[in-house]
Amino acid sequence: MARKQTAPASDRIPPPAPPGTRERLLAAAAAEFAARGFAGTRVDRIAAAARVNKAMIYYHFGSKAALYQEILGDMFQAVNANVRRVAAAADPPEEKLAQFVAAIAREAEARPHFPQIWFREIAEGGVHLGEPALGDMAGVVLTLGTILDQGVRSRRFRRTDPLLVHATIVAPLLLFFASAGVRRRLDRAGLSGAGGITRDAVVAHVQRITRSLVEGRV
Amino acid sequence: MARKQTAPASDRIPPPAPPGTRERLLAAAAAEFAARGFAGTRVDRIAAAARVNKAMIYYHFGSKAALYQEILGDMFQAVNANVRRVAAAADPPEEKLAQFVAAIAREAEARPHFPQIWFREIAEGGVHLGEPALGDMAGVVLTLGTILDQGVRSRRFRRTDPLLVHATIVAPLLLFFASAGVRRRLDRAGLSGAGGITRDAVVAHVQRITRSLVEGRV
DNA sequence: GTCTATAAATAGATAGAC
DNA sequence: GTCTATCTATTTATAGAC
Repeated sequence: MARKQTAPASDRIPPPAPPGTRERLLAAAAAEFAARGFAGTRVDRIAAAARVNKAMIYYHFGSKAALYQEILGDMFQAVNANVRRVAAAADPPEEKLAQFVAAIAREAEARPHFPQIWFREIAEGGVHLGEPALGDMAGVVLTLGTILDQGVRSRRFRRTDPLLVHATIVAPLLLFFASAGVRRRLDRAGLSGAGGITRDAVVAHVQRITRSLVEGRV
Repeated sequence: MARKQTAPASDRIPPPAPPGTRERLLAAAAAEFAARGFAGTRVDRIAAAARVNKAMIYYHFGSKAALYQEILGDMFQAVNANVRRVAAAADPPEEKLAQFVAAIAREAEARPHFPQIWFREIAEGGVHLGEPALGDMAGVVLTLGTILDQGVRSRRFRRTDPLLVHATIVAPLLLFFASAGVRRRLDRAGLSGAGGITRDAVVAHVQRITRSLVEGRV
């Protein structure tokens, strides 16, 4: 949990690009946790994938659980920070909404293991989510709420439930990014074309349904 | 994998309602697999929850993996069969589409652990999914495709990608049903009202966006 | 900071009596 | 069909040398 100091307290300059054992472990661990889940992940596999000695995990993070927490926290914090930036911009609400969708997609791609981990945490009831991560998750919905409010106040949007809009945006996007593996297998199982959907088509699709959802009387 | 015979071959009458060790195991296992995933599930916990001796799992199913397969297969087969029934009805396509949404929701409630397990399998890349389960998953999309086709042919729907429509329907629904635990925790983390959404509101919402998606020019 | 060797706990699975 | 006792492999984690 506690972040180890790599430089003496007297040195304010960030560590001069070390081999990055810690970073390599974080990246390898995210991939393993995403593909196999917390329980299914083996510490030895993380170490092997990072080409780092297993003991380093305990040196840097203390435990498998603490390592997982670190990854979870970073991910949800990044998403929250990104959508916050979108909402803070000086754009009309329609544009912010489209940017909100794009931000989720961008974050899912920047951290390719986020969608899977997110799905798993949902299934698990969020038992690994700490107070900060939970706050970040709530923050994303809250931020979407402010965008919707802006639209309602300026009489461009009808009043909608932020949680429903959130689900309409986030669930299909995450499903798309998390399901690359399954879609590839479905392609071979008789659903030709399942592997052929593009990221842009999905983002555009979600942007369209979102817009019609908040604008139309539907 | 192989289903055990509980009556001699000469007897065609189904077993006279035994205590149901097998059924108890299936129910307890579904709950455990949903909450903890395949790797996180402990065989001992399944046995304890079912109030059955652990050795019975191996007697009835052979292995933890085979037990999981059985549950997976049943779930996807049931969903597939249900949406097939919807598509085969003599309703107009608009009605079939609404019924398709309702069928997914109904199945998610009838087997309360289906949504979580489904999310986990997505995250896992479908590595536990056998040929039949994969076929059932593909079948659901294919069936949705026939409904959409019917609408297009009768000039009531515009042409849409079945996989996109499928994601728009299934992802928010499963998210809702799978996230009860997380929403309860979000409620306390500052997102008041997260726990208060009703099943009916979500189903109605998905039905509305689906309809506007296939009808409108959007 | 990094490594090897190993402790300590726990898991899935089976043997064999009843 | 059901149970107890146990085997074997695996897993997280640590001790201690370098």
